[in-house]
Amino acid sequence: MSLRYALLGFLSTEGASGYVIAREFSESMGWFWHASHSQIYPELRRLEDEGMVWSHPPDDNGGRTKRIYEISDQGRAELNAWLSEDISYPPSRDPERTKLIYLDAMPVETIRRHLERHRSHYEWLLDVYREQLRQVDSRTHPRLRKRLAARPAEEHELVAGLKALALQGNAERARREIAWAEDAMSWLSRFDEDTQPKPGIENTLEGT
Amino acid sequence: MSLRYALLGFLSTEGASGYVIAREFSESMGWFWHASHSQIYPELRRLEDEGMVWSHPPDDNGGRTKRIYEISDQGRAELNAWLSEDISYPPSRDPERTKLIYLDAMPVETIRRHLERHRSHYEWLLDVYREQLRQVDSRTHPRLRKRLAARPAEEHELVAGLKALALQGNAERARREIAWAEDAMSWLSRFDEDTQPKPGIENTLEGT
DNA sequence: GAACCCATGTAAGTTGTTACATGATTGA
DNA sequence: TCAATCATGTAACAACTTACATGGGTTC
Repeated sequence: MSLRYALLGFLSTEGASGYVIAREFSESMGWFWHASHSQIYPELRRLEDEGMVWSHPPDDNGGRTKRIYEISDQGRAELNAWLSEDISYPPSRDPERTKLIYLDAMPVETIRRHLERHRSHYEWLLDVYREQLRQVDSRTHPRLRKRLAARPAEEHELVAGLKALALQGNAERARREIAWAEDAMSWLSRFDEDTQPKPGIENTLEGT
Repeated sequence: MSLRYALLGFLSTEGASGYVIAREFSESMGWFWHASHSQIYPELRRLEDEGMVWSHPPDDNGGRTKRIYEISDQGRAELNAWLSEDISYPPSRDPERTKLIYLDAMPVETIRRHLERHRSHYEWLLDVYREQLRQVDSRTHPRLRKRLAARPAEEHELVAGLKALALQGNAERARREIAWAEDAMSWLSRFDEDTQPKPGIENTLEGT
């Protein structure tokens, strides 16, 4: 039930075609909610049937297929109702951690490979979030600019601040995962065959 | 396609009934992969059809309905194949962050309520992880004990260490989220109506 | 004998993925 | 004119949720 709200939220900034939404929702990690076009197009039509959005051909030309969706008053009310509700935290389903705990039967090299990949995945993610954050801080972020344009100047700090907050949270998550993977790899090195086990060294990762 | 591997991994420690697995997979956050019994029972039967597991009635009594599933050699091979594969990071779908960025049109009190809930959710989660970690460190964690029992003593440090690592990662994530929510709330206080805006104070959350 | 946990199942519906399919527009 | 991108759609399937359904065993 979150896709519809992600769509209404997106459209609350500015009207857009399904294609544009799909593009942003697919730039995998640049956004907070991923969805593919095959999910978006039907959902937009459902929202239109329910009166939450309405659509029109684009101004510029008589494009045959393209449709721009705009949020309606009813859609805004629906969005606000959702925003007021407490969110329900989805149950955790973590393929990385799940795999890690069963890796204990595999060679140390395999475990290290997974940790390396973990680190590089989050390094890439961190770059994405940092770039987005830079664009938010410098007010060059395209969708943020559009959102600010529709709001009075005294609200700009709040609007941009919340967006920055969300991105900072994600960036910090990514940094944590990188640090975690690095700690894990350094701990793992005591199990290398070519290295002597060093019985005097405490396991720095134990304890709370 | 991860449920089957979560099941094979679980059974690689010790045989278990669908009920027991369902119970552990539902203790929402104590585990790394959530699933409900209505998903688990059919999947176990599918795994049995494919020869990945086999089942028998429990030793103790002639319990009519209960069945214990055990992993087969083929199941272990399948699990190991999955463990060797690189994991594919699922696209992010984050209802908390999604909601946050659209909360900019709501009263500051509503935003704060969400952040408070965010903090208390992760505080609860942190408690869960800390307790699990305590049980792992003291080797009283029931399922870890069973896993260690089937392995030679020289592997115990690795087996327990990986489990601890996974839990530490989750605990650190939870701590980050708590700290993030607290920073966010203190930043948010500058938008309180009853408080004077303090133009001299820099926004500590801005910048990379 | 009522309440509660053990134990397993099915059915209907929603959500999300992957693949197939089509056609217009733009720029090299 | 070829390739890339714009633009929208459907179909089949896989994954997951919620609700309904049943019955045995234990304990108060």
